[in-house]
Amino acid sequence: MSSGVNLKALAAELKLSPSTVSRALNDSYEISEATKKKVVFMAEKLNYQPNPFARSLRENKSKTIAVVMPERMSSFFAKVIDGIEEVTQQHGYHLLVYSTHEDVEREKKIINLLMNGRADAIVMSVSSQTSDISHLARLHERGFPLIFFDRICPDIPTTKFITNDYESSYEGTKHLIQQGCRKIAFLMLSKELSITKERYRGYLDALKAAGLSPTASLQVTCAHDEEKNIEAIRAMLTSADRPDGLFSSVEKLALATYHAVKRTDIKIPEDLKIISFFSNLSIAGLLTPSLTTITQPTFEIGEECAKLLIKKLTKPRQPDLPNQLISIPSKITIRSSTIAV
Amino acid sequence: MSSGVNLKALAAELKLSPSTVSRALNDSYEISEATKKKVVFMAEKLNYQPNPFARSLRENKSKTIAVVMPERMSSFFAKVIDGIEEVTQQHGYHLLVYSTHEDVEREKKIINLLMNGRADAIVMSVSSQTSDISHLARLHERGFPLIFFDRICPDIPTTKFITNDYESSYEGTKHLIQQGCRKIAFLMLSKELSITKERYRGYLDALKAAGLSPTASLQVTCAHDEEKNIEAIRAMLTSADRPDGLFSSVEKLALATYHAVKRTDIKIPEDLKIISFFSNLSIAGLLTPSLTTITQPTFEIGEECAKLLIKKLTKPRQPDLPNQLISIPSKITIRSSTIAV
DNA sequence: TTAAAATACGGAAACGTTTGCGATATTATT
DNA sequence: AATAATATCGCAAACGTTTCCGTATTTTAA
Repeated sequence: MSSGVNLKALAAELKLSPSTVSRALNDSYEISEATKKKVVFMAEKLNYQPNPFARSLRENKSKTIAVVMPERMSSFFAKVIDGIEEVTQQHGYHLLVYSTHEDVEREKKIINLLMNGRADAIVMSVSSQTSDISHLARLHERGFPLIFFDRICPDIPTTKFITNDYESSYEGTKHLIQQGCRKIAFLMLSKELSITKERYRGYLDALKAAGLSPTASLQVTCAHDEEKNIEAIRAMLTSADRPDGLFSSVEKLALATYHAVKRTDIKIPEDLKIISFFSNLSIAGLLTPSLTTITQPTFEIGEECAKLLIKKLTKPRQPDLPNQLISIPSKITIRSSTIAV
Repeated sequence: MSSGVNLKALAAELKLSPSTVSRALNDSYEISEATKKKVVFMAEKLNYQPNPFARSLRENKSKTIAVVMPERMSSFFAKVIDGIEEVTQQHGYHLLVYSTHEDVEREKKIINLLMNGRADAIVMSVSSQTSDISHLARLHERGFPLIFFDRICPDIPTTKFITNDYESSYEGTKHLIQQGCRKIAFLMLSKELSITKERYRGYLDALKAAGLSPTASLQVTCAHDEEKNIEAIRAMLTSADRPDGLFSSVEKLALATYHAVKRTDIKIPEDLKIISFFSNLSIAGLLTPSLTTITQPTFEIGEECAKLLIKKLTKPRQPDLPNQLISIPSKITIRSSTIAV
């Protein structure tokens, strides 16, 4: 397979030993410049490609990083991976990408599969079903490099990259209130999720600061089935004490809300003002009316995850990933969906 | 690293030889049922995880498939990968995912990296810049399993999965004509792309069948810069002989068109009717007005690619991937953007 | 001039599997 | 009862690297 020529064949062609050729290609100080030239030249000529598995086996590292995320059809996760790829690729790393489809059982299977060392590190965002984190804790306890982003596990002492969920939610909710909203709904995926908790807390504190109190029936927990979500939101929007504002903690639920609104006679922003965490800027401006968004620093989150991992993996005696929470701020972009009329 | 326990340690614990343990775990007929039980039990107990690189080195296969595509932020490619993952995961395969970012130089680098056998096969969709296909031809000539989908290379004799680009474009254009359009614009990414050629051909033939002829200034070739695309489209839409219909050959250009239209006083569908190849159904219904789409069988394309590859990779003496073009039909969904008024 | 040090390279082990082959013990065949 | 066949297992090689160690040659130091 591959190109057919291996180190031994290359060495034979050069009338050198495999060890010398290996050292020459790895630019060892033990090899003279003259032979280095010859070896590199011949390697080029014969198109020698080192076998990655032999190397991984010997060096006990794979030059591979695994990315585990809840879904692929999301501009947020797509952009984060773009960011990760941008820096890892420059260092010769490859990306194994897995989607859990918000299913904790799949997540566990994937994590268990990755325990055999196929990847040198994992950067992940947990599924919305994940409450038992024993599989992740076990991984971390074994010293496996693990980084979280966005949907983190607070109890696992490693590095996590998030956006300023609390502050952005506080500001976003405050913005709704300033635009005249008094009954503000809150849409979330799962109450277990770190982002839900933080964003909910920001929302609640902003309400409290304005002397408002939340209405239980306006707090909607959604699931994975889009149609069900739309119906649940529609029911809430048309209930007895319908909201005049809505805070969506994730992008997909903002889209579901627009779908729900289309099934009613509710007018945005006249009857209902909407703000949402949202990464797909192109779409945000195209919705009718255009959507006021809290834009996460997606690409940068990916880049920072990767930079830290690369540092950890490439320097020789690097300490474990520190237990820290790194926050990169989001930016609120006000569009038509929250303009007071 | 990993779990620490390897085959030798497991064998020692069982007072057996590594070869016996290996055979037991691989369910060899040479091992008695009794010892198989014992071995499997102990492997479970010690949480033995076989080293994937030792195995790959020995067996000369990696249980890994590489997916190479032009961009990640696309519902089309995201869904295709979901389809691929769905079937490959069931067979224990892992997915290396690469984005070329529509850059042929990056594509070449990735392909060259993949020639060392890190992946057992490649399933890919070429970048819009790709005209010189020597890197792909070389790969295929070496017997490396290679499958194309969507944006294919017709000259490389392997299996390609596409949708019925010509027929769908013909029907889509015909639909515009039936709705009263007489001057229909065509938006494309690059004339080199297989999908562009086929879809353009369908568009032209539909025009001809209706006795219409294309207008050169209405054929817009777009690039990677979204803002430039929007401006180019806006200029075309507001030019002297502005179109009354528009056929977009890819999703992102339909979105760019909606952006462009927002900068004019053009009304959809009154002044301009729009149809587009489009995979993000949720968004299609949310645009204003909702967009008439040609929906590709994304998930199925991914599944079919993977099924064929799995067959090729798992059966022992399998022939090369046949040189065939497999087409899975798209579906046209008529929405408001093409409704005659 | 001689010992010590530096330079440049080769031999062989090691990483953790799988598997061809041989060895032994058990069972079946004639 | 003697032989052949079968069942069950161990030894060792092999996959393609990297690297520890040894060695021969040259250079430097005293």
